Amino acid sequence: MAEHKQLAKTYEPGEVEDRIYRFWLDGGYFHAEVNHEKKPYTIVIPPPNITGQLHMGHALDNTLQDILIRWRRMQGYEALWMPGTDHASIATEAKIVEAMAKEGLKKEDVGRDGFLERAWAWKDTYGSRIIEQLKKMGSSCDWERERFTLDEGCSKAVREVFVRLYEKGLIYRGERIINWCPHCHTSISDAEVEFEEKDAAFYHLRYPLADGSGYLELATTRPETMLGDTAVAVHPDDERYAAYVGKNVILPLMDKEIPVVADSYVEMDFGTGVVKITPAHDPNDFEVGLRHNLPVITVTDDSGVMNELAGKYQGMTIMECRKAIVKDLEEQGYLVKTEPMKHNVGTCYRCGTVVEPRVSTQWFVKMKPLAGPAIEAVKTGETKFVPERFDKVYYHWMENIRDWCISRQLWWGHRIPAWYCDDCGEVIVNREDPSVCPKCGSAHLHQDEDTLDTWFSSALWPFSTLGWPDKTPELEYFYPTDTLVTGYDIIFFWVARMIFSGMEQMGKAPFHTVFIHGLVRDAKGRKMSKSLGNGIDPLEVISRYGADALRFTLATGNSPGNDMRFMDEKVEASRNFANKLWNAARFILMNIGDNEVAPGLPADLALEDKWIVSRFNTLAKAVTENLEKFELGIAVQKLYDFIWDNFCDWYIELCKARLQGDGADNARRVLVWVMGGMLKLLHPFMPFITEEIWQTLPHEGEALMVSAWPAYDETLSFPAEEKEMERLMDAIRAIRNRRAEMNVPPSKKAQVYVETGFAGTFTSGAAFIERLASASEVTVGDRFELDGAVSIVTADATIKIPMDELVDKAAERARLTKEKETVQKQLDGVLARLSNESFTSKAPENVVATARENAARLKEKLTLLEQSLTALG
RNA sequence: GGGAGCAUAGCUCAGCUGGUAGAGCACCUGCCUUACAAGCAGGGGGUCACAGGUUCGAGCCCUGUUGUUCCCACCA
Repeated sequence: MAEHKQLAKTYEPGEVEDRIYRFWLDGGYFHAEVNHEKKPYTIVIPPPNITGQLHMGHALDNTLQDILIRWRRMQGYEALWMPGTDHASIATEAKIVEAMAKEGLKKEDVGRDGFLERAWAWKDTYGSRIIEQLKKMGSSCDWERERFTLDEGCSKAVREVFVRLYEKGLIYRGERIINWCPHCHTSISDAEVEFEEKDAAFYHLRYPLADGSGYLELATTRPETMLGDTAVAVHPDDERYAAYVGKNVILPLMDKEIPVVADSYVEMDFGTGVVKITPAHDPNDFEVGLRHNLPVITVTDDSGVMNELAGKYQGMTIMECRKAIVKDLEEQGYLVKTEPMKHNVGTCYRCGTVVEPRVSTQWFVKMKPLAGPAIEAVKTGETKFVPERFDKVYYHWMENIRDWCISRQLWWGHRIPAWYCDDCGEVIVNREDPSVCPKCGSAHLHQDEDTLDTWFSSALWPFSTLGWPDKTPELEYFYPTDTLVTGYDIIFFWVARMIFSGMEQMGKAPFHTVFIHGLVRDAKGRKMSKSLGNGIDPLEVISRYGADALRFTLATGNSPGNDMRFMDEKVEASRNFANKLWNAARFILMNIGDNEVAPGLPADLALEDKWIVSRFNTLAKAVTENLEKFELGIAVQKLYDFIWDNFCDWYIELCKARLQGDGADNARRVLVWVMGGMLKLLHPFMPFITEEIWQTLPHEGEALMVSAWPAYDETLSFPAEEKEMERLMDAIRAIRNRRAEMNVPPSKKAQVYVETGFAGTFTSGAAFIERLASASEVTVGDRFELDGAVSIVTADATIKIPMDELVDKAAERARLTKEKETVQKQLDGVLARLSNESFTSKAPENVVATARENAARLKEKLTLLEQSLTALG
């Protein structure tokens, strides 16, 4: 006989959560193994940055993942949630540089090795912080398998992929124009540039023709780049300028001649139709330069300062130089006018600094050949986006993709596995570090200084974490993974790159479903950001309301792909719900007392038992279906309604009388059974409190989290009893309503007479009406002649309550008349539809049948109302 | 310049394949009814942005309009 402990009056999450989490860990329930008896279900975590602190985005993302993984685990899958962290090269390096600056040190002062030492120390200190925070959320990751993008295995995978792609000619090194962040001192990829619309000036300049025959007027937003101009371009079809093509103009301030070229890139009707060409500092100009063999003159250095080619402007920042140049041009008569305009400026997604397009030698991944299969993977449905609309975004990006600049001028990251021979210049890319040049035999080799884009390693995450490039049993069993859960903001950075990497290396897309969620915004709908200071700390929310309340809040009202607002009131509502459940458990526990409760349902179920069991059965089916469709928000809403309304407000109340008498044993069994089922369905959403309650109540098995998910059971469906119970509930609600309208306090009990064709139902349900509708006694019959009674009409009964002193005949007549009108209106509506022949012939049968039923019910109700009016005299 | 989302009760949002509008909070009225005042019972409140169309029937589908948010894009 189990001794059940007493539960505190309110749920105290702080006391429960750590204990329960440790219990799960000790039980090893999070661990997944290759198990051919079971089907695998796999999720790889979007690895948080080691510099990261848990924010609401993580909280949402991991709540959704945990819901899915816990649900599938209970369904009997071998559920693996693969955890880990990302080295986040650029973000981490920036933090360390920042920390070093406080000591008055620069990267160069400590050298590459010294810097990496610091970086690893940083990783050791902070890398575990975010993991601990994920645990606070209740995340059921397989921590025994935790990985890091820069660990040995991932590094091996990175090197293998690099070498393979290089050998296939899909990775190349070349001098191209790339995005340069002058603050981070590194190249960044196109995806890492964010465009911001800024107010800018449009400077109209005139460049004199070298032959003295006049000048060409052109417009630019970046006058300082003119120092690197190597041509002026016009459209080949532009008659205005046709005569000038092939001539030279004089570059003002620089006093040198540059040619006028014709290129169709120029828009004739924008600006003056003349464009200055600066191949070193503009991507389009770079292309024009290639077509016309123009020299490339770089006039800035890697910090955004004008270099020696800038002449007298050397040493100025770009902005300083712009001012000086405009001033000089104006003084010398080359500035025609300045117009205000809106301009899109590229900024670094990490630090917000304005990105400078710059020509330099970098490593690239050739994207076209990789994009094809990646597009196919989604087209064929091998991978599906939820919601579907994101596939358009994905296609558009993939179809227009340009080569991916993967080299970074950073130290923290995977160093590019390329060596250069100092003697013959040979480039060596190899799986093993070379010691001599394979071409000339020289031992004078040096490795490329650069590291790889941090996303290069995250792109391999779904298979590198499972042991690739080795053929591990895990890889064989768990790959491809099932669901990837992430925000729409990193589809390009990560999702797309995982897909083409998976297709290329594994021949299979890395996951079946990409479940996309939106952003968590603040109460005013603004994006949470450090600069705004409007971020809400999930850990703080957890300490105030509990992890379950936070999770429930994030799951509720979350529809795939849509943003949501985070408000305290919502968490409060979730906390209240947890408390409601807690108290329902207390009630059950209290009523169990020292009694033994046999497991399972009793053979003879009462009407109310069949009602709740049948409803629960439907609920289990619905929730499962919603989860299968990733409609977590809908699933959670149904659970809320069932638990609060059906179970707490109705079933518990319906049980109370029985718990005092003969039926107590059965009632206890049903209560425990339904509660157990609810706990299971709710567990993925609110793991802590459900486990805690489950452990306290009579149960079979070790832990709720590894118990079996409730399945729909045909034998537990009782539609007739559900309907019967609803009749009684209707009557109870109607009586309560009338009493409330008449301000009758619950303490004043009244005689209740029920006229009905369902005498059996109302006779056996009399006790419910007494208890829940403040009746002193319930009499059931065909017809009662009562003077001065209040009449209450439901679809199935007329209820009369003699309350002489309270009955205002005139008011009663008015009320009944009004209700009659309302019912008549409804009836007219239904009859109108039914008399429409195209409705009865074209609408589906069940719809017509329902309409007929409604009509009958309303007619019946109308009759009853008329009778009541007559009886009133 | 393309593309997408959103517009439903005072507020925040659900509404799954079209069948006569829902929740939470807020508000109003009663209740300490022996699980819960973080509660119980009852109530008020919506021309589902606007205009057309398809349909027996539209919040849901189609077209257009307005407002709003976002993504992509090399007009200097």
